[in-house]
Amino acid sequence: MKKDVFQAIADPTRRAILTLMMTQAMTPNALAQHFDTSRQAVSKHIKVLAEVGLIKQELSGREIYYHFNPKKMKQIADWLEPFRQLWESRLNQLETVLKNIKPKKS
Amino acid sequence: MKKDVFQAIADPTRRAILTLMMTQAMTPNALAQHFDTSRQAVSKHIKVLAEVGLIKQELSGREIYYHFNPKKMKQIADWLEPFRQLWESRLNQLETVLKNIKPKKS
DNA sequence: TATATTTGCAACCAGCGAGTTGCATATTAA
DNA sequence: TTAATATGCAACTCGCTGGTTGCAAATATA
Repeated sequence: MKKDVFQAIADPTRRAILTLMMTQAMTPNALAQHFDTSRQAVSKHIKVLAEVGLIKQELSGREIYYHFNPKKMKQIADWLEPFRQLWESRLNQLETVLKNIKPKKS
Repeated sequence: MKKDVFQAIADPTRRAILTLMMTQAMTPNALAQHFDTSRQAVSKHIKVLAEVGLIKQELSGREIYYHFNPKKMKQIADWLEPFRQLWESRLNQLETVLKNIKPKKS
C-alpha cells in the first residue's frame, strides 16, 4: 500500500488538485467544489498527496488548510534529469539539421 | 483503459525499463532477463510504454527492438515546469537566508 | 445549549492493473 | 523439413484504487 510520488501524480484529479493548490493553500471543502466527485473522494486524494509529502496540512480551528510542497515535486524532476539530456540533444540535432537545410532553399 | 504518460511512469518496473532503454534499444527477451517477473509481464509493461509513445519498436526479423522516445518524456517535464519555478524560488530563498546567517557566525 | 459546518474514518463495491499460465505465429537454425 | 527461438495474444486470478454512503468527532454559530 506504500505509495510514492509517481503514483500520486498518476491520477488526473490529483494533478488538478496540485495545480489548484500551487497558488494558494486550500481546505478540502473548497477543493471539492472544483470537482464532480464527492467530498470524501477528494479527501482520499488529499490523503494520498499528504502521505507522499506533496502537500502539508495546517490546522486552523475546524478547518484544515493544505498547501503545496514544491520540494517533494522536485523528486520527479530529479528522476527526469538524465532523460532531459537526451531529448535536449535530439532537439539540438534537429536544429542543426534545419540549419543545414535552409541554405539549400535559397 | 486509455493510459497516459503519467500512469505509464507510475509503475517502478516500467521506470526501470525506461532507464535500461535510455542508453540502447532492447528486445523484450533481453529486457525480461533484468527482472524477476515473467517475460509476459515485462511484455505487458512494454505494451503500455509503447501505447503512450514512450518507446518505439523497430522490427528486425523475429526480434523486436524497442527504443526510447525522449520527446514523449518531455511532456512530463512540461507539466512540471510551473512547479519548478516554485521550488527554485524557495531554494533561492533558503540560499538567501543561509547567506545572511553565515556572517553572524564569524 | 442546541444546531450547523467541517472533517476524518469505516465499510462496501465495481473495475482496473499486474501477475501468471497456456497457446498460436513467425522467423531462424539444424 | 524439422526443431528451436522470439514474440504476441487470451484467459484467469488477486489485490489495489477510486468511488460511494453512513457515521462520529470537533469546532463554530444561533
